[in-house]
Amino acid sequence: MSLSHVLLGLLSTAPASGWDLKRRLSEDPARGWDADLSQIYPALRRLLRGGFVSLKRRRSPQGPPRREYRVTPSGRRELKDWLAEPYALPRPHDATLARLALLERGLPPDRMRRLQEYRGLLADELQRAATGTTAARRRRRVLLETELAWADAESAALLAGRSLGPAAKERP
Amino acid sequence: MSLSHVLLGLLSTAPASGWDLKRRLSEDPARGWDADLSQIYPALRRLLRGGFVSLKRRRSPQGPPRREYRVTPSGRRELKDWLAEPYALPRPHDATLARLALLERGLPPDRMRRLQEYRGLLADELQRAATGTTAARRRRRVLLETELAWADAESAALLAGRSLGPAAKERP
DNA sequence: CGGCGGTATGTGAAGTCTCATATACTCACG
DNA sequence: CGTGAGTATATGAGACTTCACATACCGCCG
Repeated sequence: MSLSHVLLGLLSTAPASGWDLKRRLSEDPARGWDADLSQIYPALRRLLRGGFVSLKRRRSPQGPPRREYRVTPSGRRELKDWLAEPYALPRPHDATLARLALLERGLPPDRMRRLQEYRGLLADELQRAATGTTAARRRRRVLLETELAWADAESAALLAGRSLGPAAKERP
Repeated sequence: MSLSHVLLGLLSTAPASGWDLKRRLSEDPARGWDADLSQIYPALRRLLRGGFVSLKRRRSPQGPPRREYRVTPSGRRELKDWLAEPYALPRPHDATLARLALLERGLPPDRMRRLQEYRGLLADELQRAATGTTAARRRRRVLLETELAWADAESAALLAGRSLGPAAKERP
């Protein structure tokens, strides 16, 4: 049920339409959640049915009429309860990482090529994440920087033709 | 369709039962994927129906008969194709992070308490991740270490009563 | 012998997610 | 005037995910 709560959290800042919410989620991966519009619309319906948000239609300068949702007192209560729940680390769910990990059984040239591809993704994402002063943004930046450094270290180890394990020794 | 491919990847190392696969996934979060048994069993059925794995029943020293799956040539081809697909960064999907981010609008004592709770999770996980010499494990370790450092920096900033933004200045 | 804990397989319901597809309104450009 | 781009809402299929529950086999301990 996280998506509904995340939407409630966004709405608690300012009323918004499904479209607005999607834009805000996609713009800032540091928020920790994203979803398709086709998930967001039914989720807003459920929130409406449950009385956690209210709806006001208003015509838009462009396109069809906007459906603007805002949090009700009941929604605010629900949000507060959700925020107070105990934390847990997320279940890993990253197809790219899974493939990268399986690749370790492949040949070095292949691994190098794929690692560089991944490094490119990280570099692009780091640039996108360059702005913003929230704690969550700072977290995202340092994580991307760390992963970039990791990719470089693994590349270097591949080039050197060794495994970069704790067993690796300085040559005497 | 990632779960099926991840299972194929695990099976390509050694034949295994659904139970085995679940254990291997849960033991190593650095693999980038985990799933419930109730997902794994139907996924194995689909792989079987598709001819990507074969099945051999064998009795187990304990418990009901094991159903051991192994990759077929067709499965190996499918795995290879999947591994060759282009990479992409995963869509953010972390309820804890989402709550942590929303918390930034709360009061400092509250934020400090929650941040410390999160820090505790990270520290535990880092300990669990301490072993292993694969690149994926090294990645996980440096990421956890970085996040731990981030949590400490944010805590310190909260204590100091300022925002730790780029606007923060050395005192004159 | 009876129950407990670990191994091992499953089902079902409800919600989530991805991907494809459809509709409709407005503005700008050619 | 037509067409494409951007805004905005929506539906459906199929797979994925979570959680609760059910079943069964084995050895061990009291």
